[in-house]
Amino acid sequence: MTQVFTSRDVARIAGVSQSTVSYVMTGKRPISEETRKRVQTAIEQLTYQPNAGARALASRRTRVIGLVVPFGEVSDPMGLLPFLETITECARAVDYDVLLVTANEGASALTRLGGRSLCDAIVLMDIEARDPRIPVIAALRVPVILIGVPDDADGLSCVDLDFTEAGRLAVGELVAAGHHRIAVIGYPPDVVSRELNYVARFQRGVDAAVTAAGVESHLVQPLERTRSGARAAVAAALEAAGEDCGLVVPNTVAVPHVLRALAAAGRRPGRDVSVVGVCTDAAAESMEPAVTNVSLEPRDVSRRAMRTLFALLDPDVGGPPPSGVELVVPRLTRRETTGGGATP
Amino acid sequence: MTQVFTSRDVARIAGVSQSTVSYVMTGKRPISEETRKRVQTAIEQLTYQPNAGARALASRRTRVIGLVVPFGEVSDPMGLLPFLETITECARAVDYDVLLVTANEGASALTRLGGRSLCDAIVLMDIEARDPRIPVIAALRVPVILIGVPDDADGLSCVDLDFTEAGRLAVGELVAAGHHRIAVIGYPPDVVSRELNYVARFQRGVDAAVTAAGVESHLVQPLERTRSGARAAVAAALEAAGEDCGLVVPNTVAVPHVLRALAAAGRRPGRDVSVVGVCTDAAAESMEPAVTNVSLEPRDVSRRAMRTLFALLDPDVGGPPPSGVELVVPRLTRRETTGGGATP
DNA sequence: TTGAAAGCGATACCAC
DNA sequence: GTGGTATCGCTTTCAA
Repeated sequence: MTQVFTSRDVARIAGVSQSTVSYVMTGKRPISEETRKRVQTAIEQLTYQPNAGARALASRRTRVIGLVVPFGEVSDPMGLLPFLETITECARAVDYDVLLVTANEGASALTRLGGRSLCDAIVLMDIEARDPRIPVIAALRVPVILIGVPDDADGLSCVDLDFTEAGRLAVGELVAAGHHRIAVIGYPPDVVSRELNYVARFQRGVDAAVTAAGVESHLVQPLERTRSGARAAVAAALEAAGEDCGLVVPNTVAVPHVLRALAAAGRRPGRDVSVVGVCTDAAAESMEPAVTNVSLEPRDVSRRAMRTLFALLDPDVGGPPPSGVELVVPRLTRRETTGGGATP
Repeated sequence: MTQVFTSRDVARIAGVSQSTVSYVMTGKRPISEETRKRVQTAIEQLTYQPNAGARALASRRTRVIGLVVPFGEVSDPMGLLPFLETITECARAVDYDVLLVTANEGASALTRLGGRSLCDAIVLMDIEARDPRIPVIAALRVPVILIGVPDDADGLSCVDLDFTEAGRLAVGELVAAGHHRIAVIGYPPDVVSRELNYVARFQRGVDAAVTAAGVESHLVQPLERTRSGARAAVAAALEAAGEDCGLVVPNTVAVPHVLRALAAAGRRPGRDVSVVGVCTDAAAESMEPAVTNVSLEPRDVSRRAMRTLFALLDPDVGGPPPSGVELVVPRLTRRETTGGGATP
C-alpha cells in the first residue's frame, strides 16, 4: 500500500511551484533544462503519476476512448477480437485508454459516455442500415467513428471494408477459375434481418462483376446456420448453378459447413467446384482444405478508424479530419479451394 | 451539441443547494419526498448526468474496473470473449464501467491503472505460475482479482476452473466408456513453456483418476498446433495406448485437429476410440462429430471473480471477502465422441 | 431536513 | 522562465 503522491509533493521536493510540475508533465510551455531535471528527479523518486480524474476535470480531456462492442449480436464472434486488439493498441500508442461498453445497452450507452464525460471519443461497431443509435450521435459532445456504414451517413465518419469490391473480387476469382455459373450462398436470416447494409453492398459487387464477365449467377438464401441448413443451401446452389459451379460464401461461420456439405455431396472443392469465402485470413487458413478468401481486414479497418478518430480529436495536427465514408480495400488470397487459371 | 449541465444547474432549477442534489443522487442522507421530487424533475428536465472525473476526484472512487486481457497470448483466442462479455455485464449491473488494457503492457499496466487512479479494482487474466505481475500487486492501492492461480497465491484472491477435477472427469468418462488404456494429448509447447499451472493441475487430476480406476495412461506431448503435429500426436497416442484407447484432449484448438487425424487413421470417434475434449460447450457442439467435453465455464468463473471483486471493494456488504483460491467445478457433457457405458 | 463551504488534484490564465 | 491562484464539478464535513 504505497502512499499516493500528488503534483504538490513533487513540487515541494523539486523546490518549484505546482504549476511548473504541470508544465513539465504536459510540455505546454518551455522549461529550463535545470528545473526540468529537478522535477523529473522528484517525479521518479516518488514514482508520481497524475490523477486521471483531476486531470480530466481540469483539462476537460479524459484520454479515454469509448468502445461499443456488439458482444453476442454478431454472426462471427471470433471476428471481434482483432478489432478489439487493434483498437486498444492504437489507443495506447498515443496514451489513451479504452472503455469497453456492450452494444446491448443501446443508445443509452452513448448518452452515458457523453453525458458523464467518461471519454473523449467513441468507436461504434456493427452499424445497422438504420441504426437507432445514429440519431443520438448528433447531440453528443464527443466525436464518434462508425465501423460500418448506415443508410444515411450524412455528417458521420464511417470506416468499413469495401464490400462491393469484395463481391467483385470473389466473382473475379471464380470466373478466372473457369466457372461460368456462380452461386452465392446468402447471409443467414438473422444477419439479413438485422439490416446490415454490407449485405447489399456485397451483392452489388457480385452483380456488377457477374454482368461484366457475362456469366450467370444465382443467389441462394437464406441459409440457416446449422449443418442441415448448409446441406440444403449447397444442394440448392448445385441445383441452380450446376454441379461444377463456383460458390461464394460471404460468411465466416458458414464456410466450414459448406465445405462439409460439399464433401458429403461428393464434390471436391478446388477440383469439381470452387469456393471463395469472405472471412479473415486466420479463419481461411485453419480450414480443411484451406479456403481461398476475401479478407475482412479487421486490423486495417480498425487502424483507419482510429486514425480518423484522433484527427477528429485534434483537428490541427494531421490535416483535415477525413469526414464521410472511408472504405478499406479487401484482398483476395488464393488457397486450395480455387483451381488454377489466370490471376484475377 | 447539447450543452452540458452541472449539479449547480440542477440545484438552481430545483431551488435547493448543490449538496442536496448530490445527496439525492447518492442517497447518502435522507431527503424529504418533497424536495427529492423537485430535484428529480430538474434532473430529468436537464437530462443531467454527473461528471465522472469530478465525481472520481471528490469521492476517490472511479466506478471503473480495470480488465487486463491477454490478447494474442492465449492458445484459444475465441475463449476470451465469454470472459469479456460476462465481466462487463457484471460490472454494468452495479453501474461500473470496464477499462480494457492489454496484457502486453506487462506489469506497468498495473502501476498505471493504480497510480493514476484510473480504476477502483483490477481483473487480471491468464496468470502464469510465477507471473511477473504478481509482485507489484501488493504495492497497489486497489484490490486485484486473478483469473488463474499462480504458484504462490499467498494473500491473493484467485478464481479459476478446478482443473484437477476436470482431469478426473475426463478420465472417469473414458473409463466408464470401457477404456482401460488412456492417452492424454498434452498441451502444445508454447502453452507449456508459459508455465500456466493449470497444465500440471489437470494432469494431477488425470493421474489420480487413472490410479483410482486402475487403468493405464500415457502422456503424449508436446503437440504442435499444426495438422501434421496433430497427426503425429494421434499416431503416437494410438501406438502407446492402443488402437482402441480413450483420448483426452485438454486444448480447444487441438480437438478438431485430433478428430481429423483420427478420421484419417480410419478410427471412428465414439466407436473405435473415445475422445473427451476440454473446451467450452459452444466449441464442442460446433465440431463434427459433436465432442464430449469438460467445459471451461468461463461465465461462471467470471461471475465468481466479479462477485469476489465487489466484496473486496465493499467489505461491509455481502459478508467477508472470500480471500484465497476459489475453484469452479467443471461439468462434463456427453456427446457423440464417447459411446455408451455407465454415467460417470 | 437542509445549506455553506472546504476540499479532491490537476490545468491554465495572469503576473512578474 | 517561473510562480500564484482561480477553476473544473462533485462529495462531504460542519452548522443550523
